Amino acid sequence: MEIKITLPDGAVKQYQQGITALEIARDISEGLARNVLAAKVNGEVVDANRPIQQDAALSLLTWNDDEGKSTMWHSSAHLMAEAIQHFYPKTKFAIGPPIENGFYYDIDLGDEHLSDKDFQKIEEKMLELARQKNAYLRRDVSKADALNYFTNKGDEYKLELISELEDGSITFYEQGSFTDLCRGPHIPDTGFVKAAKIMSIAGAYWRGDENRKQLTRVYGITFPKQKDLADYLHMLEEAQKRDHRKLGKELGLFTFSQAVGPGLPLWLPKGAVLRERLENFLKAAQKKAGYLQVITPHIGSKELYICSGHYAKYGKDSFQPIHTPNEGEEYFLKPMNCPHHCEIYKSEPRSYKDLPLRLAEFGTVYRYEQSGELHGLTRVRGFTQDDAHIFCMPDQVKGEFKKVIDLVLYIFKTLSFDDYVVQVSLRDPENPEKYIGSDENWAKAESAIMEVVKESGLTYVVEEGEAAFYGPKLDFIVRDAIGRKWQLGTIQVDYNLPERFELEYIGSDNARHRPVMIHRAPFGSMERFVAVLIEHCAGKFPIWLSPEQVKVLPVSEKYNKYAQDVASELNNYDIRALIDERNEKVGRKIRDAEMDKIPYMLVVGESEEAAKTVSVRKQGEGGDLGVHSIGAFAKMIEDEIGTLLGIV
RNA sequence: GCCGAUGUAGCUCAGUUGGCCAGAGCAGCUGAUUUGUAAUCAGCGGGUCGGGGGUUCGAAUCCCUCCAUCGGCUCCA
Repeated sequence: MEIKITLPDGAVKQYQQGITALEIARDISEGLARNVLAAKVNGEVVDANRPIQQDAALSLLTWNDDEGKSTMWHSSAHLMAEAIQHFYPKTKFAIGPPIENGFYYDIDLGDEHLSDKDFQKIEEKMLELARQKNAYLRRDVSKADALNYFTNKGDEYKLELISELEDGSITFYEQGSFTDLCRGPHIPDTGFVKAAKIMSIAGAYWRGDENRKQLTRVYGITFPKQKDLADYLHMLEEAQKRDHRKLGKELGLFTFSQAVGPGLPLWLPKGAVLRERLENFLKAAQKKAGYLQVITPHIGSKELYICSGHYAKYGKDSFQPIHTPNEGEEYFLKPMNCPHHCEIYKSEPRSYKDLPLRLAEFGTVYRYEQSGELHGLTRVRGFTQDDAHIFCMPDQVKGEFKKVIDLVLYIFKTLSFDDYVVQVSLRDPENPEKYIGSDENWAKAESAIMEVVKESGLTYVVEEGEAAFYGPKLDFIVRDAIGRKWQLGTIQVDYNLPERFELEYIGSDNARHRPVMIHRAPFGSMERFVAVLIEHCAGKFPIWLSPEQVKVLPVSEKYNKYAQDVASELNNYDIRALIDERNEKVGRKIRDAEMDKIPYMLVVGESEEAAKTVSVRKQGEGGDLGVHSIGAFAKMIEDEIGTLLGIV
């Protein structure tokens, strides 16, 4: 019997029932067949050697397809497991999935230990096994047989996994001497793996639960060509050059001190200028959007946080209270600004005519993050939120929420952050005890967010269990240089804190009503935002943010006086210009300014002084832009800034 | 907090199997040079080898412990 196979280009071909994707590939071309890692049949990724029984839409997956890569990496996890089993036969295997870049396998080595010194032998063994071109053989197993196999093998992790599976849905894959519980799919045989690298090892809790046993997670990556591995490692090296911790040190933006304490950043003068520019930029935008700046203290009494619910939730994991000379008096360093802002709201009776009330503050907060969590400027123990709380009437929630989205998008656009993910974070339906407030309030808040995000036209993902304990969130998530995800902007709808703080307003009906609160921080925190900004622009900030915009480079000390005239005239145009007055050659001054990533260099010597001009050099690829009058150069800078900020 | 790795001058790094006063480049200071688009030359100063404890005739090097940092896990108001 013949079946119809529809290829991605729309072509329809007739084949015998039971043909495999691999055979079809061979029918198209031998070269293609050599590269087929898996197949997509009617939208489902399957082994390329699975017989196809009925009419189907077929895509042949190669290394150029994400699903091809992940199939290869999944198979590579099995291959690595086989190599590990060779050296450590008593190893118990938990799970080994493909990930964004490569794969890992969580293993229990018993009394054995694995360290980076063992990586090479595992890599070599993997390649040796790969060269044997062992087929990945799939077979259906009954639940009883599956349990029996892993009972004999003594692998309690697989037994736990099997116990949760339905009889009849269980498959094993076997390649070489390694058999694994796995639903696949896999590549045809191990021969596709031509390069293998074990990247790192780490502890990882079984099933992600820190109360369960910690396993050893071995990360690896494989490629179909040796050169692909070299390219990948080179790409990683390049990415690491953009690491904000490295650039922050090199560019003199921030530092840490053991004496001050871990996770407590010290902003250096240049970093402070950068941060101030960002703050002013946001303040201006917020002023236009009707926000009012407030200032609140860095500490608050314990009762404040008992009221908000934060004490019950985080009290033990916070910096511990400050005790005063008075018996029983306790103050916390503020871990968030909302309770303070609620108290500002309560400081006077509010009318519906006052709403929405938008209170904004660059509020510095302190959170005792676990030591292993600290990370440069992206995860710290003292940081400043670009925080604001919008108190509004229920029918204003959607409108206000939309305006906040627009503000975040405006900021991202201005800073060329175009690669972000919008995530809606809802409650975890399994664990309602993690949240405060009534189901009714949660339902209102969640549907408000869902409605707005749908209407906004943004593409978004929904994550259950990621909400804050008082309300659902809409987060903007961006990646750092090496692909780690960080939450920047956040917008949260909260019906619960207004209740806890008994916030009220008098409506047009002269009755008391409860306002709704929107928590929002477009940057998230100044620290994290600056970190990601540094990595995005590799330290070459847009000129309006650059701590030093222009460096004047006198050709010799004879022209220092003229250089000062140039700098002070530029300063009159509100351009930050400094002078390199060192007794060095101009080549050296250029090199140092280039390394400091200063956007413009102005070389001045005899001819410039005589004509009252400057020789302009742009940082990086731009190079020499020729001679301009000081005024013309200032205009050029102003135009550039205007374009970047969307003023022109 | 947990698993693994790392910690030598302000920065980047050398320091062989434990062995004389611990090295280099850059940065810094001093002097010479007065310079035209990515590093001028010379001299000088600078280190409790992360902290503490131990083994040894002798420790940067070996062991223990604490701290910090890096890669992950967990967490992230």
